[in-house]
Amino acid sequence: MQDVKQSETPEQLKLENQVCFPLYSAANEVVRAYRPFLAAHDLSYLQYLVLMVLWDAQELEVKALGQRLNLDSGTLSPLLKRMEAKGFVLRKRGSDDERVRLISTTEKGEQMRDAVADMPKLVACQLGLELDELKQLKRLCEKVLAAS
Amino acid sequence: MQDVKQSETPEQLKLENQVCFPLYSAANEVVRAYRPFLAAHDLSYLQYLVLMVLWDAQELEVKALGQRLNLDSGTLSPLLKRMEAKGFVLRKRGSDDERVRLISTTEKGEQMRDAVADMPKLVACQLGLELDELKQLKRLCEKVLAAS
DNA sequence: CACAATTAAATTGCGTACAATTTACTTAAC
DNA sequence: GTTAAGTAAATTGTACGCAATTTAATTGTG
Repeated sequence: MQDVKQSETPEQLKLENQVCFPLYSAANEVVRAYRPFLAAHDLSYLQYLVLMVLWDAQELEVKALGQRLNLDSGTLSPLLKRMEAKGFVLRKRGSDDERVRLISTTEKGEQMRDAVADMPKLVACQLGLELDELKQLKRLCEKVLAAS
Repeated sequence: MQDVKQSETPEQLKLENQVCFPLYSAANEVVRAYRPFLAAHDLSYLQYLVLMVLWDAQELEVKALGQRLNLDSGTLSPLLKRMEAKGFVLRKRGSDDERVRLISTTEKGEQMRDAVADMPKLVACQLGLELDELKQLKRLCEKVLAAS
C-alpha cells in the first residue's frame, strides 16, 4: 500500500530531494538558535538585523533599510514602531521631505552592539559547520540573493 | 562621522560578515519564488511542504508531521484546519487514541502532486546556482539541521 | 479503581512576511 | 497654481512560527 503510493511520487517531489526545504528549515533553526540570546536583551531576530544595519549606516530611510534587508514597509513599519517603543531606535521625519522616516539608533540601541558582540560566534559554533563550510554556505546564499 | 561609527563596529557584527543573514534572506527569497506558482493552486509554501510529506507517508499524526518539518502544533494545527477547509487533507481522529489526529491527503490533495511536479525544477533554475552548488547548499543546510 | 503524571492537539498571544490598499506628501504638467 | 501622477510609509488582512497555556485523553502507581 505504502509502496504503491511512494512509487507514484516523482523523485523531485520528495522532501529529501529538494533544496528548498533544508534551506527553509535551516533558516528557521538559526533564528531559533539566536532567540534565547536575543530574548535576554529584549530583541527579536529581525530587530537584531535592523540594529546591525543601523550600526553600520547612521541614519536610514525605511525604504533603504528595506532594500538592505529585503523587506518592505509592511514588515518594517510596525517593527520600527515596536523598536521605538522599546527605546532602541528613533523615527524622525525627513526635514525636506515629510513623507520620509529617518531611522537611527538611540544610545540604548548603540549599547546593544557590545551586548551582542559575542553572539555570532556563539551561534556559529552551534551550527556544526567548519569555518570553510560557513563561508561556502554564505557564498551560496549570497549567490541565490544576487540572482533574485 | 560615518567613518568613526563604522570603525566602532566589530567586523563580526557587520551584516555582510554574517552567515545568518544571507541564510535567512535566501530562505525568504526561495519562498517568494515559489509563491506565484503555488498561489495559482491556492497553496502556500508551508502547505506545499505538508503535502510533500503526506504524499510520501500516507497517514501521519500531527506530531510526526511536525518532526519531519521541524514545526510544532502551534503552527500546524491551524494550518491543517485551513488545508482541510480547502479540501486538501483529511483530519481523522485516531481510533485507538482519541487525542491523536491522523492527517492524510484527499483525492484533491493527491492531484496536486501532478499539478506542482514541475515546480522544483522551475524554481531551482531561478536560484542561479549550478547543479553541484545546489547539492552543496543542500548538504550544508542539512548539516546545520543535523547539529540542532 | 482512583488519581497523579504524561501526552497530543489545540488555543492564545505576539512578532514577523507580504499583497493590496490607503494616507500624506511631493513633483510634473499644464 | 491647480490638478494629475508619483512616491514613502503606514495600514489592513491573511498566514506563518513559536512560547506558553489549556483541553482532553491515556498511562502509571498504589
